[in-house]
Amino acid sequence: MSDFTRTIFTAVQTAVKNVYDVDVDEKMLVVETPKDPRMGDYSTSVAMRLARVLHKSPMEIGEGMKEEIAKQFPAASSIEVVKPGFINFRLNHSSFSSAINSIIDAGDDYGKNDSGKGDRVLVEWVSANPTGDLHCGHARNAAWGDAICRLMEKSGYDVLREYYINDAGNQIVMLGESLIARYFEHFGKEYPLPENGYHARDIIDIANDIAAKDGEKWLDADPKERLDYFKAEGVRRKLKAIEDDLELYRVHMDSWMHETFFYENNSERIRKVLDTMQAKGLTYEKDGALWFRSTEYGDDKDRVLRKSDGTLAYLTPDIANHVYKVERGYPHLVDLWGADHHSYVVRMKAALKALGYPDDTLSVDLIQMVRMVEDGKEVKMSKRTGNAITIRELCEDVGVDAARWFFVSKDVSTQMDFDMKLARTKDNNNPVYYAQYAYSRMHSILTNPDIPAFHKVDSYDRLTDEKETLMLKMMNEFPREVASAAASRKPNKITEYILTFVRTFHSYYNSTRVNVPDDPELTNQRLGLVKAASVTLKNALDLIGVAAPDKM
RNA sequence: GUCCUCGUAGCUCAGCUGGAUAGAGCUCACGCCUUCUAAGCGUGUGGUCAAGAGUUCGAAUCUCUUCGAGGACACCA
Repeated sequence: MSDFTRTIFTAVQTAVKNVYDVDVDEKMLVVETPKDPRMGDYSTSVAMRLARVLHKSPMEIGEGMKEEIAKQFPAASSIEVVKPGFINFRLNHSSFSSAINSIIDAGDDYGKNDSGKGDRVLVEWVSANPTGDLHCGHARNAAWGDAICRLMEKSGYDVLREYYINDAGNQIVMLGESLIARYFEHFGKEYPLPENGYHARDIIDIANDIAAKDGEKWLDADPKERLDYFKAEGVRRKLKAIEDDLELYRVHMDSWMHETFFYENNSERIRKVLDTMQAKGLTYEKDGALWFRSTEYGDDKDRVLRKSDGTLAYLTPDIANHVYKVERGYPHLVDLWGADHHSYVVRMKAALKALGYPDDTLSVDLIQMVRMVEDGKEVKMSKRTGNAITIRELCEDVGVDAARWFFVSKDVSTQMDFDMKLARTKDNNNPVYYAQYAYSRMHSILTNPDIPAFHKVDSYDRLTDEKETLMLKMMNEFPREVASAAASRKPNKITEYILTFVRTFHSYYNSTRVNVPDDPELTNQRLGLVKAASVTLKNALDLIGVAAPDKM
């Protein structure tokens, strides 16, 4: 048994039923760990919540069912009803230490839970246009989304990681034109660089590369054929670069979905969407364009699906894209978009709703801006100037571990400053190193030749120190912590968890010696604690894609 | 103007969907290495939860108003 909140929940639930004949659910009955450990190991506020229903004082309600709870939960060493109406539970220390063996046995699987119940979820994120390098904003998006996927996988969801490539629109024409201009430039010829084109270094590099490979053959080629070639070549190379950068960043996509895919076979999938919408009376023609009555689904204005020049608005193939996700067997979709796409959320949700999909089909998390800061002043980033800080530069500068930790530790709903200098430091100012150092210390104890090797035992009853108990409690709660972070899609809960856990360990390390030569039994039990702690910490770090180094 | 996301210690942020005396880290001051890694630990200083009102046993958390920051309001993608 490792999940005490669960057993306390059911014990109290049946006690309430038996004594007061009231059914309580997770909303009424919350089991939590008090901030102040003196209050107890666990507590619940259910008596206060029941006060209104039962027309009795919380204290009276609590006292009234105290005995029944004790009957339902014999493992409790004490149950108290206190002040405003909290019911506090205390457990024997041995209850917590019994988890050590199962944590060690579970190994990399520790933390797994089935809260996702096998639900199939398709997460689409990063999805930057293949017209430039990934920069710091994408890095925040990438780290956060990947952590969400890892959390959901650990929680029993069936996750597909997908990247949607906008390779059909005007910006790809710009990419092609920009490459052609640079290609001409390579040979000392004139070709107008479009005003809204891409000016960055990587475009010049690709153009030079094409020139080296193909020679001058495109200078006099058919313009249409030439543009098609440079478009395709540009997208292919930029995507390869993006994929490489993501791998470096420890992000791996299962699926790359091209916007052009929806234009194949004479836009079959898109037409199906448009036909369905038309059949439902959700569209109308005006000024030569085809409109979607999105205002009927909460949007503040209707949206164009097909422009008056006959081409499709960006929205239209993207609706087909989302429909296709569901058709592939993913009833739950998660998208991570930049905050500048916020008006787009209503639009997409309106479209899905109009097509008859349930409200909870699509969840969108918006990623707020990130400012790179050094010595208190902003380091500007811009795709156009070529001075952008790319994800690769960031990884080489501060390291993948620090970059991922920093981005994941702050909620994406708030704008953040990324302190480059702090991320670079290798001391206690930097939380990443603080956490990794704890793992190294654990590993070092466990592999020290002067300390006897650990062997599993039936009971760890000598682990009675306050910090030992605290660590054991936290380890017990880890799977629940993972489930909660996955459900709320907030990986920053995991960095918080890691920091409090690791703080306790560092403190323990300084106050208590694991190796007590005179007392092999105690030494072995403490080694068990450290072993289980290292398993838990490694798995926690892995959830956010940060390495657990043996040595530092 | 309308709509989003926010406003918590000097700084960076938590606050578990309404609970106990609002928490960490950094900074600053003073201590701790003959013993498993001092990339560490311990002690102390610091608050009108932006402001005001409301909802109730109880509000940093929910509602409204005001102020402030950033973003979005295309037949662009």
